[in-house]
Amino acid sequence: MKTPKRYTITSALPYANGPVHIGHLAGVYIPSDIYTRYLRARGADVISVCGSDEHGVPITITARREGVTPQQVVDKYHGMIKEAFERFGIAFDVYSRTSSPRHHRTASDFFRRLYDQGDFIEQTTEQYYDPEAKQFLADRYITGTCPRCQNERAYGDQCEKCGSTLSPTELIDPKSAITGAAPILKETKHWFLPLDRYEGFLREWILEGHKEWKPNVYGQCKSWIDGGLLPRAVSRDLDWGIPVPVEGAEGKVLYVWFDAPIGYISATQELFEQRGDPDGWKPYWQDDETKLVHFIGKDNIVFHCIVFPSMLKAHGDYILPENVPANEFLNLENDKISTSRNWAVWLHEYLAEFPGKEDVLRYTLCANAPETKDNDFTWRDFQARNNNELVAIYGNFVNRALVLTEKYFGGTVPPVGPLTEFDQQTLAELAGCKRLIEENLEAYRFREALRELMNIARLGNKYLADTEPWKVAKTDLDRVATILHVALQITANLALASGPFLPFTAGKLFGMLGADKFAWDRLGAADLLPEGHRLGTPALLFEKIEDSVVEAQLAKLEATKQANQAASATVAPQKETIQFDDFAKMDIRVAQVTAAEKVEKTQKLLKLTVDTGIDTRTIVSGIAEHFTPEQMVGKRVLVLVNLAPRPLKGIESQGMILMAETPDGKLVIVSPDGEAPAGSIVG
RNA sequence: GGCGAGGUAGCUCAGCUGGUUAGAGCGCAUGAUUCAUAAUCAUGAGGUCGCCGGUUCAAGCCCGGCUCUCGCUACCA
Repeated sequence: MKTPKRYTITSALPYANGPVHIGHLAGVYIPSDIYTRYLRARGADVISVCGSDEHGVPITITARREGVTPQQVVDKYHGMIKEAFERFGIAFDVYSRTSSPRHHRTASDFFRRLYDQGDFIEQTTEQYYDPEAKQFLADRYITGTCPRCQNERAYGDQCEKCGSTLSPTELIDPKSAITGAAPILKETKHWFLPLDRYEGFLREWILEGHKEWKPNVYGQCKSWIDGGLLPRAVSRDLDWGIPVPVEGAEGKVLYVWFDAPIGYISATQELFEQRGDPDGWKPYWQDDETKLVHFIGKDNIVFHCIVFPSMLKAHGDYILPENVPANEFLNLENDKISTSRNWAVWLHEYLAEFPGKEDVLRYTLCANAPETKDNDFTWRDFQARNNNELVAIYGNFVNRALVLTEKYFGGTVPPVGPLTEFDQQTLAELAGCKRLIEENLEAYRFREALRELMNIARLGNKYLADTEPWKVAKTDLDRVATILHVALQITANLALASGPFLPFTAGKLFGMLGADKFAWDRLGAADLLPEGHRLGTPALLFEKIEDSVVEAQLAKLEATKQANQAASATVAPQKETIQFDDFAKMDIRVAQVTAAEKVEKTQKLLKLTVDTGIDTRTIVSGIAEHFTPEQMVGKRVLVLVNLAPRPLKGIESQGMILMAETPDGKLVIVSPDGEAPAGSIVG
């Protein structure tokens, strides 16, 4: 694309089912904010849109658990998230939400347009229905016994105990999570977006047309497209969401991933309604000369590169994203960030505990952003980057330049005299920083761009060290004037270049320089501050972070870890009472493993040959991650021998080896302690 | 198991279509310096570029195999 007329920047809609943490910031919002601020500084026509994603099943589950309405859940988190972004200076033009009437209308119209054009496939299937609650049950709303591990609290989509992916009809003894009633199978109609029809379009648009996308994004897309795309359901039986705008679709809502990306569009509409220009949003979404960029995390690639573009293409009026610079994930102290395990640095907590240090976190997260692979955030690294880079290099240079000027020239920009060769060299290098920062930003290389910003401060420190104005002052004050004049120009450039990255610091620094903002185009100029200009009051931009602060944060995480361990160490409650007869039905025998081998093309399965005393039989067991075949051969084990045979990967498994599972998921073989020949009955 | 991404100095990362002694920042060591929040500046140590094999006059970069990490997926009594 040649120079775009305008830009539409979107940032992934955070899911309003919890607060936001540093992973969100590092992966999506810091990059999008830097990019947006940079474009604005250049005077580009740009809008940055975002909002809360407020539909979907998990929110209804949270609401039920907390005894409140879904609306109350999203109101709470929408407020928290919005405030956290504002306080970190994430400068969206609009931060909307998908529960708004505006969005409901837009998403509904979008669906209806595709429906009228015949872009959907209608399909009727049988699904579980709760006759008492009079509603269809989402997979998550059905519990029952896992057919694989007999866990009695498996969900319709997954058993959290054994990790199996399930379908609700597989559950033994299914129950509605709402009323506890036994659900019945009932016919229901759903609409599917036939992604397979867009395969050719996607192949040409991405695989041919966007080879410049980041390798992780391009590779994922290629993987999906080559793997063959399937029709995807875009409606759900649920009472929380946007009603499907079709006759006979009572009780059905749009699938959250259908409505969420449309939220970008409705947020833009809301923005222009506020501006009193209701049609003003259109060029930002429908004009070929608009550059649309989606900032997301890697978990969103398929929706932003495959599903949403197919929707936009089907609709027909919309432009497609020019790029989707997805980041990888950020870990915290060597462990995955997890909301449910409370393993995170929450933004609202950081803001409370580190007031005035928004830019420190912005800096740290940008410098260590997971641009090409997952990265780790550690508090030690946070401290080191603050103390060794922001304080020592950036803050110190600014302080030196200002203090020296105060001392020798009373805080006024001194006149510039003849420039030495070294002065000229330094200014030439300063002039070069503009191109370097711009090139990196436009290629979405934010870490590298930030490094170039710091190089301005490094250049300043080196300049002062080499020219030694404090020594020259004893003999030649005119020369000192020139030196500090140059040093102050470097400082002013540092302030200007900092704007997109460290907005709070840039603001403070402009105040200390007694200057208003400069146009971005002037970056690199040697005459930002004129001779005689009166500077403002110097102050420290950053302060050291002591060890004790870091230790307190580490202790907090350690406490979380221990709380989690305590929780997972809780022994599972006793199952419901059974009769002796129930137990007596089970035929458990002592057996000996005589052979063992890994099942081909699986990760967890071992094929075991066991002597049960009765016979020699084959049992397939999902223990390959815990035991090698060599370890198993010769082991005496307990086997449930009259379990119905079940084929696994084409091998009939004739029984089940009993294992004890520890709270942290390790398997331990249960074995007779003493002489007991194969075939001995356990009971 | 399949697919995708990644494995380069202690840490975080660059290395363009293969071509001189593999680079940067932070950390570390030594020296200089004192205007500055003991900050700065210079110099240096430190890498068999995950492992094995191949193509080539030449490979971190290309090809084959293996291995480890992350994600998706399959599969887990």
